[in-house]
This record gives sequence, C-alpha cells and structure tokens, in this order.
Amino acid sequence: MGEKEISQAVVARLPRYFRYLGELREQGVERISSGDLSVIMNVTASQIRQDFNHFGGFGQQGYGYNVDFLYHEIGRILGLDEEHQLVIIGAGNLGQALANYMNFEKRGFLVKGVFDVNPKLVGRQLRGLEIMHMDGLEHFIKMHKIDIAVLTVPKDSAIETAKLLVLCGVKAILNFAHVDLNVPEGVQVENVHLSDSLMKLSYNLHRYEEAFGKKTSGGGGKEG
Amino acid sequence: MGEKEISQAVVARLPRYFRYLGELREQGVERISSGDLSVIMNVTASQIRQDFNHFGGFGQQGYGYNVDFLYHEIGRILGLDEEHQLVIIGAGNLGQALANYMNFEKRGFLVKGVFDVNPKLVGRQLRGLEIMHMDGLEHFIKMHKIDIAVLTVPKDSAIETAKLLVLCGVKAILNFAHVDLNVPEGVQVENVHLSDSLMKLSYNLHRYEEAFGKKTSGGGGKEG
DNA sequence: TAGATTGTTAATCGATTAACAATC
DNA sequence: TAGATTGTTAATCGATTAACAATC
Repeated sequence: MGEKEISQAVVARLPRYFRYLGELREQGVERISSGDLSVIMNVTASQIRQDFNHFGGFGQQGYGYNVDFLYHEIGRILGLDEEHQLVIIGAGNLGQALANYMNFEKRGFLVKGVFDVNPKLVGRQLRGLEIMHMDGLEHFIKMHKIDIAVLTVPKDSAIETAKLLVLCGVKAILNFAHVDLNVPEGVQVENVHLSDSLMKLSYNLHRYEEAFGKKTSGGGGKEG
Repeated sequence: MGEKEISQAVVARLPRYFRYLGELREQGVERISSGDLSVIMNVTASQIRQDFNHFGGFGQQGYGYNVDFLYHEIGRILGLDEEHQLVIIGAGNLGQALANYMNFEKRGFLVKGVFDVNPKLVGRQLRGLEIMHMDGLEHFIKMHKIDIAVLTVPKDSAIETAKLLVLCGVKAILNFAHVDLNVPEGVQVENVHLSDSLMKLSYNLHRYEEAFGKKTSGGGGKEG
C-alpha cells in the first residue's frame, strides 16, 4: 500500500550487497553488523542501514543482520526467486558470447532462444540452442512467455527491433546497442554501452595524468 | 591551475553528449542551442549548460553551440584525440567478442594483444592477432606502452591478474570480472558487471508488475 | 537595435552521512 | 543488566533546476 518509490541509486547498489552477502554466506559467516560490512564493502554503515531499511527491518538491534536471511531477502527483492525467460536478439560476437555466458542461468535467467537475420547464422547451434530467424520471433516470444530480451543488434536496427520486441510483449530490454531506445512506460530498459564505459575510463586516465604528471617511469613509487 | 574536480556524474554524461553531437554533425546540423538539445536528449537545458561550462565556455550568447566544434571539444576532453594501446586479458567468449568488436579502434582504442592462460587458445588467430600466453604479458605491456587493459578473466583470477597488470604499469582497467578490484591510487577502474545490470532490470520489471498488475494479455493498451 | 541564448548565481531537490533513542 | 547495534530522524552535502544579468 502506497510503497514509497525506491531511488535507482539504491537499486543499483543491491546487486553489490547481494554479491558480498553471497560470499560471506559461502564463507560460513552467520551474522554481520552494518559496521563490519561497511568496512568490507568500503561504504558507510549509515548508507547500508538506510538502504536495507527501504525494504523493511532485516536486522536486529544488538545483533546485526543474519547473513543467510539477508542474502535471500535481497535476492527476492531483486526478483531472483522467480525464473525469467529471455531471448538474445543478434547472434554476432557479443550475442554468442552472452549466450555462452552460463552464469545467467544460475540466477534464474534462462536463455530460451537466439535470433538473427543473417542467413549464415540461422540454423547454427549455440550451446544447445539453434539460432533462429527473426521472422519467428513474435510467435516464439508469445509461446515461451519471454519477458526479457537482450539486444545485441547493430545500432541502426536497434530502435526498430526494440519496437518489435515491445509489440510482442517483452517487458524488459538489456540494451547493448549504442543508441537510446524509446520504449513506452512499463517497459524497462537497462543500457550497457561499452564504448561509453571506455570513454569514461579514458577521461579519468587523462585527468589523472594531467593532474599528477605523465611520468610512468619504471619502478617508481610504492603506494602505501 | 587548481582545476576544480569534475564529478563522475558529469563525466558519465559526456559520452552521451558526444554521441548525440556526432549524429547531429553527420546530419549536417551546424549549430544547436541548449534548449533544442535538451528536447532531443530528454534532459534539462540547464543541466546541459552547467555540464559544458565545467570545461569552459563553448557557446555563444544568442547563437548557441557550434556542433562540430563542441563535438571535437568533448572528444578532446574524453581523451579521444589521443591513441590508446590496449590489451585484452582473457580470450574466452567475451574476450573474443570484444577483440572482434572493431568499433573501439575508430575511437583510438587500439587492441594490440590478447592474452590467456589456456594452452588450447594460445596461438589461435583473432582478427589478425595471435592469442598469447600470459607469461609474455609483462614484456609485451612495456614494449608496446599499453595503458589500458580489458579484463575478462574468471572472477577467481581477476584480482590477482589486476595486481599483475598494475605492476606492469597499466594505468586503467575495464573490468568485466564480477569482483571489485582493489588498485592503488592513480589506476583507474571502470566496472562492467553484466549480471548486476540484469538484476537491476529484474528489479524494475518486478516493481512495475507489482505496482500496476501483472496482466500482460494480448493486444492491450495502445500507449499515447 | 531587439531577440536569443549563453554563462553563472541562487534556489531547490534529493541523496548521503551523522546522531541517537529504541531495543535486542 | 550492560553493551551492541539497529531503525530512524535530523543535519549535511552535492547535484539538479530555475532564474536572470551579460552579451552576442
């Protein structure tokens, strides 16, 4: 009832909490305080408590947080307790790499199909999946109740493809194409712009060099 | 002299400006006002002017901004006017996909080498590059003045590999491994955590469904 | 010149951090 | 109970937006 909107800044931090809690859990750590976790994760204890409390009180005064419980709660908040059916659109290098990137499966993101328009690719096997032609996309999406699409097509066809995906009923798009998609409300888009990341890295590299001198010289300063 | 530090929020927006300005430029648009650009990019004109002014006055009152000039200025700010030598560490699916992803080259990011520890991969050709064994990494990095490394090794070896890269003199790492790297000051890291992106997408998908009902039904509402 | 639009200062908004009473 | 640590409110900090004088 009237759940206050959670800011994307908070949401963006959840996967990192989930990862650290997963590690602690595997190490057999049973409980952890926000203070200890803040040291490990290099954030403030205050932020940790604020973040968790957006979703309810997971901790206990004087005790801290139960690692296993918190891990599963955050997983549930992220929707990892449910299975997602996804398709990969674009079977180029990146699409193939992602199809082979098994790790998604164990979080409940099941790759059900891979699509492309290139007749040279259509029919090929990819980790047990046959690459299909885009013509069959609409039928496939409805048939298999696909809710997420991973978009790795060239940027010139990305906008058009996204439109088609939305029409077919896809509700979330992980977009690797280097364009902004314009989707209707209720359809979620998450962009992964690799060249943007590289440019940001380049900026920071240059700024640092400018500020502290370019000398890379061999050996040099041991950093404390 | 005493350049005020630019926030990462601003830096993160620069590649997007660069992209839109590049498009306008290709369309032959000569000048644009912050107002017009704000409509195209769906941000406030105020933010655009603030962002640009962090780096100096690129516009002219009553005229706006010269698209070509601004495009090149932002490129320069991002360090795209200089060439970067980079290596890809890890020649698995993702590493190979990135090596084949030519687009980096045209922005001055030159893939000079691909490395792996797997003897089955070492020696193979990848777009004109031979996959090399990690043993030769240090020599290669120094020889070719590599400043950026793209890290696509499994997470268990990522931290160790990053340490090695830093020792060899690499100044920036684009990290695809699903761990946080702990590098000394002056070494830049940019993380691309694909599963984090997918989890964020999943969160937003679930939140929306919860808030507005799960009904996906065929056909449904035409969005205005 | 008059109109347009920037550069920049001031106001607002939101996110992070600090503080502390509640409570296990 | 005393000590620890949360949940939560208040204070601070930073980023975004609004406003407008400067100026092309």
